[in-house]
Amino acid sequence: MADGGTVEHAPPQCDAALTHAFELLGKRWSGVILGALMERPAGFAALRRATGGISDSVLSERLGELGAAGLVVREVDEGPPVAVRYRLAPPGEALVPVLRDLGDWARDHLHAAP
Amino acid sequence: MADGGTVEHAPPQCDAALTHAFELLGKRWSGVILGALMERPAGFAALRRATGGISDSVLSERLGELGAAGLVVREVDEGPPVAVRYRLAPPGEALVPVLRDLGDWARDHLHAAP
DNA sequence: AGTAGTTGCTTGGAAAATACTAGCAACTAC
DNA sequence: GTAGTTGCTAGTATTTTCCAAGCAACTACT
Repeated sequence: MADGGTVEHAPPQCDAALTHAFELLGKRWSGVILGALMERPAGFAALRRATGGISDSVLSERLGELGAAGLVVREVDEGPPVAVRYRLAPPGEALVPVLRDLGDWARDHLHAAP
Repeated sequence: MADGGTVEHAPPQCDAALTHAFELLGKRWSGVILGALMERPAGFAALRRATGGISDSVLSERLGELGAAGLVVREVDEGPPVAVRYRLAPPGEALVPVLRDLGDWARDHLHAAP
């Protein structure tokens, strides 16, 4: 090989961009929230139901982070009554094919624990 | 629409398979470990260096979970000295294109926080 | 021989993240 | 008026993760 077969490899590294992706998706519930919004926009309570186990404070925090990262937008209808909808922004939409592939992969390769 | 426009939609749900995927990848460091192993097999210490901030106990736990899920195999060379290598199993290999796409997506759509 | 470093982990306590639960304002429905 | 819902915030409890020490078995050096 190029290194003459004598040089120790540097340790492997996760690609910086992938690491960055997992800084977001590696947090509890982030991916599941995006997965729910992939289906259609939803309000806070609907997202709470969609996740099934998240606390309100963490849901609020995750939505804030996803918003700050540009993946999700928050749309407010002043009503009455006030109605808020969270929707995937274009960068979030761009992630949808990857999430679909991840779901397909999981269907084929992840099996329920015994 | 098919529902006559009068029926409330059920709340959106994340696909069950995708939820299952995030039960694994939504844990701190799991994705980054897989990303490092995508490059090449590695020992425990090399994975510790690859992640840059993980504790030994969590690394051990994550490798155990990834092994139990069938994504990673642990190969031991009794030596001396003992040498252990962690390597992607076929289901982990099958995830590589998805991880590559995720990295590509992050490169294009996730920008450093201000 | 003895010391130092590395690998591949385990362990217990501290810190951070998350869950739990109550609460609030503003609304609708009865 | 009462009860329920939405869309959150806030304080406390619990769980997860980090930190640091430790261990056995090895290699390398003095």
